[in-house]
Amino acid sequence: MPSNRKGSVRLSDVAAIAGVSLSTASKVLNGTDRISEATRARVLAVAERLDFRPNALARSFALGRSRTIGVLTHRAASTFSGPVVIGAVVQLGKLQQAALVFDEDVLVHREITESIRQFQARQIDGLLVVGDGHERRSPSITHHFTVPVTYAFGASDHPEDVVYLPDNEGAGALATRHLLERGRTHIAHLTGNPSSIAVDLRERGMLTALKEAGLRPAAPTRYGSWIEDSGEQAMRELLDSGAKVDAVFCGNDHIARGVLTVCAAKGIRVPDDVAIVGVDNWEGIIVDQGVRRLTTIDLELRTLGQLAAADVLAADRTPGEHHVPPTLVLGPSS
Amino acid sequence: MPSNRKGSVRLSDVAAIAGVSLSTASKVLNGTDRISEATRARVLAVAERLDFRPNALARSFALGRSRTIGVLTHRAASTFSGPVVIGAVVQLGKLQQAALVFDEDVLVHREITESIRQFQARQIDGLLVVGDGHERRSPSITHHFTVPVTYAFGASDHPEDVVYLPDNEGAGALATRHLLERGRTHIAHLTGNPSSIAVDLRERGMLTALKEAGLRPAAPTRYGSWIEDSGEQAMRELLDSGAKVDAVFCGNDHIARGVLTVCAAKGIRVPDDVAIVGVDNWEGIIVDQGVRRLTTIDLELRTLGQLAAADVLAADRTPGEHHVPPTLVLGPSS
DNA sequence: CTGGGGTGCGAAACCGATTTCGCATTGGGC
DNA sequence: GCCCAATGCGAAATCGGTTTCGCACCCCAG
Repeated sequence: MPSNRKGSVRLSDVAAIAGVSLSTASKVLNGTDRISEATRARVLAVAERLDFRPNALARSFALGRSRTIGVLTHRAASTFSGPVVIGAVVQLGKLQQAALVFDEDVLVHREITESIRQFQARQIDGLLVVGDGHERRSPSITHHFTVPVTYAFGASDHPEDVVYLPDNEGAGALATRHLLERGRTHIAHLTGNPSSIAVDLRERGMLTALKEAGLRPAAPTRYGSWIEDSGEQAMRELLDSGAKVDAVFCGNDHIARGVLTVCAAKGIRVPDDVAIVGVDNWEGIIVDQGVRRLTTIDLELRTLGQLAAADVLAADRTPGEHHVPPTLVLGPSS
Repeated sequence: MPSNRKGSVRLSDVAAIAGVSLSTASKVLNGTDRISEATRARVLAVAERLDFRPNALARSFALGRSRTIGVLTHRAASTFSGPVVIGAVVQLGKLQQAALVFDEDVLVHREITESIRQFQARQIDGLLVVGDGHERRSPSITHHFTVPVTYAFGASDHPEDVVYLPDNEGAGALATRHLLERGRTHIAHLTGNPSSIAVDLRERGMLTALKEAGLRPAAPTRYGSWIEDSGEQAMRELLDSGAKVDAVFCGNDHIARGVLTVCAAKGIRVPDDVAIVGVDNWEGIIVDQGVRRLTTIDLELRTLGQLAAADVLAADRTPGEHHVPPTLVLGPSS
C-alpha cells in the first residue's frame, strides 16, 4: 500500500513487500551487481504484480541525466528543415527522449548564448543543431557542452564535429543513372543558382554518372533560379538551341514542373520524347494521394533528422560529414 | 567553491556565501515567504555573482513537475499535421518546456495504451494530442490523465475536451468576401470530395458570405477530388456549362492550380476575366522566395499548433472547440 | 582447522532542490 | 509594562531513486 502523494508505487514498496532492502531491489531492477536468482525472481514478481514504474524524475535526478535532448533550429519554419525537425523529434520519442526545441529566428551570437545557457541549466543529455540547409557553415558550439553535439542539415565550421547532410552529389548520380537505365543518352541539366553548392554537387553527381557510362551532357548546364518560371525559360532556351535531348535532369521539382509545362505546350511527349527527373519530392510532401506527375529524387530529409537524432544518443559517433542516401521516386515523367 | 561533481554552483553554495540558510536562499530565489529586503538583496547579489543556475532535475524532482509536455501524434509525417507539430514544439520550447513526442502509425488501442503508460511514467505535465486533420473524431483519452489534455487538428469524442481546429467555414467566408471586395459577383465553387466535412464547411462559409452580399453562387458547386486533374476537369465542365463566372473559389490549391491551367489553355485572363482563390497556401509552405501564382487562404496550421501548445500550459482553459482564424494570402490570381 | 577470496545483501550517504514547522525577535495595542 | 501577533529566518524532513562500502556467510585450498 503505497502512501505516496500520487498514490503510485515506489521502489521502497516493492522492496518491502518482497522482503528485501531498497538497494537490493534497485539492483535487481537495473541488473547491476550480483543478486541470487531466487531474490531476483521474487523482486521482479512483486514489481510486476504492483505494476511498479520508477519515477522518472527521481531517476533523472539521481543519475544526473535528463533524458532530454536539446534541439537548436534556425527557423524551423523554413521549408526544408521542417521534415528534419519532425524526423528528429519523432526519433527521439522512439528512444524515450524528450526534445527541448529552441528556434532562433536569427543566429546572432547573443541569442545563441542565451539558448546555450538554457540548455545547460536544463541538463540536456545531448544537442542537435539543425541548420537551414544552406551552405554557410555555422559556428561550432560543440565546445560549450560536455554532452554530445550533432549537426544536421548544415555543417559547422569545425572538422571534428559530427555532421549529417543530404547527399546532393548522390542525388545527381542517382537521377542520371535512372535516366541511363531508361535508355536515355542525351541528358541535359537545368538547375538553380550556381552560387549554391547544392547546384554544384548535383551537377557533379550527374557528370560522374555520365562519365561512368562514357557519355557527356547533351548540352551545357543551364543555371537560373529554383522557381518554376526559371525552369520554363531554361527549357525553352534549351529547345531553341537545337540540341538533341531525350532527358532533362532538373535541379529541383519546381524547375521540373516548368519543364513539364513547356513540353505540354510544345507537344513534346513525356516521357516518350523527353524524360524528366526532379529533386525534392514535393509531391510526396504535399500530396497525400494526389496524382504524381514527376519522377524525382527524395533527399530523405526526414530520415536525415532521424539519423542525426539517433546519432546524438549513440555510443559510437564518428566525426565528420555523414551523407544520407537519397531515394528515387518513380513517377510518370520517366 | 562548489564541491560538485559537475563543478556547478548549488543553492547551498549561494546560501553559505551569503551567510543564510538553505531555506532562506530558496525562498529568496522563488519569491515565496517573507524575507527582509536586506537579506533578499544579499542573496540575489551572491547568486548573480556566482552565476547560480538551479539544477533543473533537482527542481523537477522536488516539485514533481517534469517541465515536459507529451505530444501524441498520428502519423506526424502526414502533410498537414507536420506544421502543427512544428508549431507546437517550437512554442513549447519558448515556454521552456520539453516535448516528448510519440508518433503512432496507427491509433490502435494497444499502442495508445502503451504510450499513455509511458507518458505517465515520465510524469508529463500536460498532453497535446495532434490529429491528422481528418474528420473522424478520435476517442478521448483525457480521463487517463490528471494533467491537462488538449486536442489539436482533430476533435475528440468528448464534448468537454479542449480542441483546436482550423476554421474551414471562416476560410470559405474569407475567400468569398475577398472576391466580393474585388468586385466579383459571379462566383463558382469547385472543390473536393463531398464526404469530407471540410468541403462542407468551406462551402457553407462561402454561401454565408454570398448571402450577406445578397448573392447566390454563379453555378452549382462541383465536387471531385483534391487533385489538380480534378480541378482541370471541373473547370472545363464549368466553362462548358455556359454559366457566367468571374471568380472561382477552389477547395484547395491543387484544384486552383488545375483551374489556372485550364484558364491558360483557353485564353482566359487571370484575374481580369476570372479571379481564383485556393486554400492551404502550399506555395507558402514550399517556396521560400518562389514566384507566387495563387491567391489563397492559409489555415494557419503552425499557429494552430502554437495556440494548442500554449493552451496545455495555460491556467484558464475553456472546454470545447476553438477555431483558429485563417488568413488571406494575396497572389496574382485575384 | 584455518585463512582467504568470492558471493549476496543491507545500511546509509547522496543527488539538490522545496517546504513545513517552530523559534526568536520585534512592534503595537491596551 | 505586558501580551499577542506578525515578521524573519533556520533546522530538518521530503521527493524516490542510485551507489558505495562493508558485513556475514560459504566454499575451498593449504
